[in-house]
Amino acid sequence: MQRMSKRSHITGGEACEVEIVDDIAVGQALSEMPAPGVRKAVVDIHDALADETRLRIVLALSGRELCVCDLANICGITSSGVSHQLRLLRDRDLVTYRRDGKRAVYSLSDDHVRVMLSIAIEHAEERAR
Amino acid sequence: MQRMSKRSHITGGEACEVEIVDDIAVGQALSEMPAPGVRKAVVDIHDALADETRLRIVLALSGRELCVCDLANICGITSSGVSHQLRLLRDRDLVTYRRDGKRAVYSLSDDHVRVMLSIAIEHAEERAR
DNA sequence: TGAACGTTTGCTCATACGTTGCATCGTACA
DNA sequence: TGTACGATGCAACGTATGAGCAAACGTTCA
Repeated sequence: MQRMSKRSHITGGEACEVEIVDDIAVGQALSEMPAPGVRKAVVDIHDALADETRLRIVLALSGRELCVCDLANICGITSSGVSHQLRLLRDRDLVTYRRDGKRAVYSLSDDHVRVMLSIAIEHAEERAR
Repeated sequence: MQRMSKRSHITGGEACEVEIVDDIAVGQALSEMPAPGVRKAVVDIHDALADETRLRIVLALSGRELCVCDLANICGITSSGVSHQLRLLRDRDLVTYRRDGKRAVYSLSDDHVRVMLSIAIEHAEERAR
């Protein structure tokens, strides 16, 4: 998961013991930089997918909805474990669920994740060659 | 970053103290699951972007190429720090560089990252509303 | 109403892990 | 040859993280 960096990442471009080479480029980069809140959210999304178990969960949910115990079987861990990971995915708005009797059926929140994953997989396979 | 999970994530669907509800769905999910190697690579990609500093670097490189010291200024850290992070990004094939005299100029390896980021940002902004 | 089931959640614990800084080395330029 | 830039090795620190247990919760069914 993400770790707090001690450095205060101030948004403005303050001096930093190193000379700037390309003022224009640096200026552009800084002005195009998304707001801290957005960056945080983006980090959190990637963080959520940077774990084998959670990746499995999300990949499994890419094609269908599944209940917690089936996800547990797919991932090879206890349902408690799955539930913990699902909460994290829920908190980051990557998955949703509906109740079906005593069962909770999970699915992806929207297509963003699906697309991101397919690009990542494409990248991985392309580089593997 | 990713941490090794003690569990042995065996690919096949072995028994796991929980009953399977939807055999067909579980079977499909397992058969569609990418190979372990690919999953690892995908985890690594997301892991690389799950850090504020590296995200900044990649976002900055989204629009232009930049040398190490300019990146240091943008991120507000030492060039040594940037260099460390750049090595990680290089190892995961997310960035490349060319030499320009005594300077190393970095850029994104391909469009995959750019697209992934824009989707993640879109997702984040959409959910923020 | 009670019991079984499925799921969630709170805790705790040990530890691996990532980030950062410093110092050094290699290379390029002038 | 001396100065800039960047890469890299190494060490240290704090701490985020995943596992596992047990208990709480909500739902269904007898």
